Amino acid sequence: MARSMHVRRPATLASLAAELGVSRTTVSNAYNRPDQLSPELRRRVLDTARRLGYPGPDPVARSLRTRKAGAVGLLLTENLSYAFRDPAAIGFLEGLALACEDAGTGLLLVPANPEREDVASVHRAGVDGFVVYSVPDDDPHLAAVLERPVPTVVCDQPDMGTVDRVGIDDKGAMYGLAQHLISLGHRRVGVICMRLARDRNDGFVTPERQHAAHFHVQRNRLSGLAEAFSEAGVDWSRIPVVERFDHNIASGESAAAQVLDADPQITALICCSDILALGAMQEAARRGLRVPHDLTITGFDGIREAEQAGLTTVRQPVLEKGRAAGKLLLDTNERARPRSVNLSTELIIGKTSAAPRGASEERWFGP
Amino acid sequence: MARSMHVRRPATLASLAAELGVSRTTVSNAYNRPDQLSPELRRRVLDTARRLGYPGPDPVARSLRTRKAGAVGLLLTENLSYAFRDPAAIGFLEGLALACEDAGTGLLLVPANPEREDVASVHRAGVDGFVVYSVPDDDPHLAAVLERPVPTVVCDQPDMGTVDRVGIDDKGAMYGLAQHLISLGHRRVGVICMRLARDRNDGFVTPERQHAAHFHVQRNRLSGLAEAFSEAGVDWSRIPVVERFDHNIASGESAAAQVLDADPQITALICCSDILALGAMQEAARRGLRVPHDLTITGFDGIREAEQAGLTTVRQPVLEKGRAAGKLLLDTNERARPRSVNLSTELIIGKTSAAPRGASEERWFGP
DNA sequence: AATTGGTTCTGAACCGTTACGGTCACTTCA
DNA sequence: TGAAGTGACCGTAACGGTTCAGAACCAATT
Repeated sequence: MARSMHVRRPATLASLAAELGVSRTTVSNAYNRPDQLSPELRRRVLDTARRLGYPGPDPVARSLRTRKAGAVGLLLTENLSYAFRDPAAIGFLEGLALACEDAGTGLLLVPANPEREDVASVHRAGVDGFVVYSVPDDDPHLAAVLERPVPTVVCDQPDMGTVDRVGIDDKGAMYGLAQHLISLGHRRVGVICMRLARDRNDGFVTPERQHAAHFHVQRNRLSGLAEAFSEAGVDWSRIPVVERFDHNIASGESAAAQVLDADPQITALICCSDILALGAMQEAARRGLRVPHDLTITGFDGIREAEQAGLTTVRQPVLEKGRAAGKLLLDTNERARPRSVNLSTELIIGKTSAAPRGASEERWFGP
Repeated sequence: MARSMHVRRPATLASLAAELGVSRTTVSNAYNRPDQLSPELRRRVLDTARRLGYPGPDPVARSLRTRKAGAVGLLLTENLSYAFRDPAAIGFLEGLALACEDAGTGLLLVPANPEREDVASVHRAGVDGFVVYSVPDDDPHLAAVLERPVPTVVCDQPDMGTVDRVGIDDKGAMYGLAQHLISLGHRRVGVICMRLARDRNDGFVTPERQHAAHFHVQRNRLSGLAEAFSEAGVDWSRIPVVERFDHNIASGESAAAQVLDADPQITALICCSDILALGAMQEAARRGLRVPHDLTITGFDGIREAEQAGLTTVRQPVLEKGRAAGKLLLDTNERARPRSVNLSTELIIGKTSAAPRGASEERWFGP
C-alpha cells in the first residue's frame, strides 16, 4: 500500500478533495447535499474519507461559514452546579431542554461564577442565542450577553424592552398570597427572602434594600407583600424581613430562627421560596411550634417537596417557563420582537396556613 | 456626525482596524494581549469598538483558529430533558458541571434523540471533548463520538480500551447485595431491571437477552445477581426478570405487579435502580404486602428519596462520577491515556430487607 | 558609531468550511 | 436542427479571527 504514513496533520476536506482529484465543493456536497452528486462519486468520497480517517466536516469551521452554531447558551450566574441542586432551576432546565431537543439544538451551560467578574466565558460561547435565568439586573455577565449580537430571552428578569422576556407576575402572586393570610387574620408576620443583591447580607433587610433589590423576582415578591399588608393597615417598615444569600434548607432554618428570635409574637412566616419554607418548617418543629396551629408558614414555587409537605404556596409553572423561553428563542419569526410572556400562577392553600391562634373568627364579620 | 449609517453588516475586527488605521493584529491584541500595545491605543481601540457596536472577537472564528471551543459535550442518548428527571442523572450532571466550572469550561448538552438515528447533532457539536453517559454500547451516537478526533471519556460503559472510562463495579456491587439477601435466607426472588437494549421490551427477559444486554450497567448488575444466586444453588434461569423501557416510578409499579403475578411466592424483589424500587414499594403497599415482613425490596443508586424511604440499596457516588469524568476529560496530561477509574460503592442495609417470613434462622447454621 | 535591547506595531499565512454563480456535456422536444 | 432544460461538478470568495516572524523606532550601553 502506497498510503503515505507521514500524515501528521489530520485530513481536511481540502486534502480529501486533493486525494480524490475533485473540488472541495464536491466533498462538501457529499456530506451536506447528497443530491448534488452522483451516488458513485459520493460513495467514493465517503470511502476515501474513512480510509484517510477524515471525521467529516469540522463543526467549528462549518459554524463560522454558515453563521449557525446549533446551540443556545444558558446563563445562570450561579455556580453552574447550583442549577442541579435547586428543584425550581431543574424544572426550568428540563423545560428548556425540551424546547431544545424539539429543535435539535444543543444547550450550552455557560459557566459564570458570580465571584469573579470574569465575563470571558460569555464572550467565548459559540451559540445562536442566550437564555438568561434569574440573575441580578446589574450582573456583568448579563451585560456581556446583551452586547452579543444574538437573540436573547431573559427569564425572571425585569422587562428590558430590547429582548424577549418570560416570567410570572411575582408581585401579583405574592399579593394574592398575602391577602389569603390577611383574610385569615394575620397582621404580625415575618418574611424570609432569598438574596437581594450580589453582596452577601445574611440578616435583616432595610426597606431601602428591599426597594433597591437587584433580583427582580425577590423585589417584586416583597413589593407584593408590602402592598397587601400596607393596604390592610400594617406598617410594613416594622415587619422583620430576613435575607439569606445561599438558597437551601439550612438557610431557611437559620433565617426562621432569626425572625422568631426578633419577634416571637409573629403568627405567620412568609418565605419567598419553598426551599426556605421547608427550612422554616424544620426550625418551627425544633422550637416545638405546631404548624399551622402556632405558626403559619408559606412558600413560593410549588416544588414537589412542598406539595408533599402540604405547604401553602404559590405554584408557578417552572417547566413551562423553561419551555417558553426556549420556544421564544428558537422561534425564527423575528417580526414581533421583543415579546413578553407572562405565565399564570396558582395559589395553593395547603395545611401550613390557618388563622392565628388567638384570633376569633367573628372579628372579621363584625363592624 | 459623519458616522456612516449604511452599516448593514455588523462590525468585524477587520473593519474596526480599517476605521482606526491600524492592523488587525493590533485590534486582536487589544482584546487578547493588552501588554502588546500601548494603553492609549488600546483605549482608542476599545472606544471605537463601542462606538461601532463591535461586540468583540467572534467566538466561532476564534475557535476555528485556536482549535479550542471552550466547551465539552455531554451525550446522554435519552431525550435531553430526561437528564433532569432522574435523580442519579442529575447528580452526575452536577458533578460534571462542578468540574467544568472549575476549569471555566462550558458544558454542551448534545441532543441525541434515541428514536431517530440522527447523528448530525454529534457532528455539529463544537466541543473540545465528549463525556458519554450510560448509552447502549451499540448506540450510533456513541460511534459518532468515537469518530470525532477529540478526547472522550465514557461513563457507565464497558472499557473500550481507546478512551478514558469512569464507572463502578456494578457486578461486584450487585453481587454483594445478593449475598446479603442470600444470607438472610432469600432464594425465591424476582428482579426488575431497566431497559437492556434500544428496543422496547416491557416484560420478561430471557437469559439470552440478559447476556446480550447493550447497557453495560444493567448487564453487569444482572450478571452479579446471577453469579451470587447460582453459587447459592439457585437455578437462575427460573428467576423471573422483568424489564422496563421507561425509567420512572410507574414502571417500577407495573413491573413489580408483573413479577408478583408470575410468582406470588417470591420473598424478595431486587430492583436495578432506586426509582424502580420506589415504584415496587408502592405496588407492594397496594397489594397489602408489608415490607420487609412479607416482601423484601432492594434498589440501586442511593438517591435521596431512597434514603428517606429507608431502602436497602447500593449507594454509588453519582456526583463524584460526574466530577471524575470531567476531570479526566479536562486534564490535559495526555500521557497516560486511556485511563480507567473505578469508584467505590457502599451497601446500605435499610429497613426494606429482612429474612423471609417463613424462614427459620437456625436453618443456616445446621449441617 | 555601532551594538544591544525593548516596546509597539505590521504583513501575510493560516484555520476548514460553505455559498454563490458559474461551466459543460448530455438529453428532450418542437 | 436548434433551443431550452437538466444533472454533475467546479472556482472563487468569503466567514472572522490568531499567530509568528519581523520592521520601525527609540534609548541605553559598549
